[in-house]
Amino acid sequence: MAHAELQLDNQICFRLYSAARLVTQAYTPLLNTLGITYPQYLVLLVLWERDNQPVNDIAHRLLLETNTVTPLLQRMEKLGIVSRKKGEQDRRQQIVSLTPKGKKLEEKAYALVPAGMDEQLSVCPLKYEDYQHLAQELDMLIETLKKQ
Amino acid sequence: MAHAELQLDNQICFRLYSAARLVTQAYTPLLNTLGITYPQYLVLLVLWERDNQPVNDIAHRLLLETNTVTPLLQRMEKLGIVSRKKGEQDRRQQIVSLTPKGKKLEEKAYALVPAGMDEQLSVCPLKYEDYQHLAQELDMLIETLKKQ
DNA sequence: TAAGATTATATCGCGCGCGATATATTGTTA
DNA sequence: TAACAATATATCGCGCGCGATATAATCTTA
Repeated sequence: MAHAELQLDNQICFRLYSAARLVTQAYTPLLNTLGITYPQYLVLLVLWERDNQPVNDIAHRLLLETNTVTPLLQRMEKLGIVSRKKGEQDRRQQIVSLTPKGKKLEEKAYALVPAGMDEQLSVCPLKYEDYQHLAQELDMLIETLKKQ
Repeated sequence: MAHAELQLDNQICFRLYSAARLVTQAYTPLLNTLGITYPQYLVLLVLWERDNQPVNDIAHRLLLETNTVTPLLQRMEKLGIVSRKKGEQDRRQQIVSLTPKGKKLEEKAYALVPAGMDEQLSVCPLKYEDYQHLAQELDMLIETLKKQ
């Protein structure tokens, strides 16, 4: 028997890694009907809450580096769902805005995504309180490990 | 105010995505001293528990596709920590084995990784029971969403 | 046993994530 | 104000993940 600390079944990290991938996979067919990927969906969630944000604010909100977000936004610009223009007060910034197509996607997403996920998770034994509790625990982990 | 179902702060998926990335980032400096990546570490956890496994078994254990695992193993073979040879009873299989270097990494990992993670998580308010609970909830999500 | 189905692995293409580095703009300070 | 530091974004390289496809070996069944 090997070291218990090195057993896969004892690793919270492996559970997080697997659960995150499987949840992303569950979103994928729903987001495919919208023509976007999961990280692109996260960017849209940020922009639907507040339009016209610089790259830095979007990256900070998603706990991502700008060298991840910049190419992501470039692909979204090619898809016609966001536009980028230089900041007027600070010419270093790129202000990211929703196009009409990007705004329309919110209603489509609202109609499809939450219901589609609920359906896939309908057989999951976790109840509302369990998800609340899970969210709190994950928030503590995230707060502990995130930079600044 | 936008749809509550589409607010980033209400998404369990975003918490999972962020927590998984941040935990992987916490492992990275520790694994760098071993010369491996996080997914390579997961493969080693599987092989330290049982040596000489076909690609399929490793992929199944990690809930990954073989088209992810095969290139991962090829890189690990180049690093000299695993070797691959055709299965004798089934010539389609590739049996993956630890090299002496791969076996020695277990003791190094045992000495460095759990303690290094404990230290980084020492300021986290989650207690032993919380991690147990978190693990159970993640297992339910994983069981619900994984294939077969 | 020959033909088709199934299985195990590999290859290809693309979108992330992220470390390292570059460039342009702004802020600071002597 | 000139020089230097700090900041915002972009570019490059590489290792995943994964859908799609290819190839070889094994299994099944007529």
